Amino acid sequence: MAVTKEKNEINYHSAEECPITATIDVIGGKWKPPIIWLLLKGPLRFGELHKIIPGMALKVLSRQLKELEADGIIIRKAYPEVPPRVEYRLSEKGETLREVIFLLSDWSRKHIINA
Amino acid sequence: MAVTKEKNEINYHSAEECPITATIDVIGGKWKPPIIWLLLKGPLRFGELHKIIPGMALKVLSRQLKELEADGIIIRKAYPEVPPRVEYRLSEKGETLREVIFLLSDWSRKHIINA
DNA sequence: CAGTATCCAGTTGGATACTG
DNA sequence: CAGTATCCAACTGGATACTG
Repeated sequence: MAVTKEKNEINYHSAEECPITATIDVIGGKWKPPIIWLLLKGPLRFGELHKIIPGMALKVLSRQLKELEADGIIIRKAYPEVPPRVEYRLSEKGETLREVIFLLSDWSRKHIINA
Repeated sequence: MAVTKEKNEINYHSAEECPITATIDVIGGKWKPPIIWLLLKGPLRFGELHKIIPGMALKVLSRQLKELEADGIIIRKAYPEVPPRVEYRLSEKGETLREVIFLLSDWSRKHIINA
């Protein structure tokens, strides 16, 4: 990411350098907001997430979780049991998204009329 | 987002619990953050936007502007002149995104470390 | 239980030429 | 100047079957 000199100053010329886009890339996967929202309430297992968000294909959940993990937002903990148990929770970095998530949610409630 | 497809009506476990996606749909097009960011500073003409964000194809700029307009974020004003002059500016609703945009930008600066 | 593998469809983004 | 038209590539997301 290109270094930004002054806060709130227009100093990028491509989407790749845009810090806003960078954040959206982290939280903007189709199912990432619901996943993060749910994990803000507490850790969940893979199957629980799948059950709570029924429209989401297994493969998609799997990849979104991998991406969130790669971005340092969530932490995957596998318990050496049979049958296996895997728990996902927010990292400290992920917790810092709480403010962001809440503001996005709030803006929607205030300004998006339908739904 | 200016949605013309019904497929975006996704049955989250509870749509009201997850309005985050709705906001991201509005601001999350690839070039929308830079466009909104620029317009937060003041109105710009089509060609100015195109010049300032050189990597963006004309067709893409055109569609992103249409979508932002359809979502009530920006206002398009065409002056009846030859050659034509068209100016884009944020609506009042668009101005309310300032806080959101700044927070997203701020989070990126604080938590996305990679170069 | 917690995922992969496979294969497929829809949407988005892109380069370039053209028009009112 | 301010866009469209055309055609195309890439990516994301999806349904289902299968595995450790």
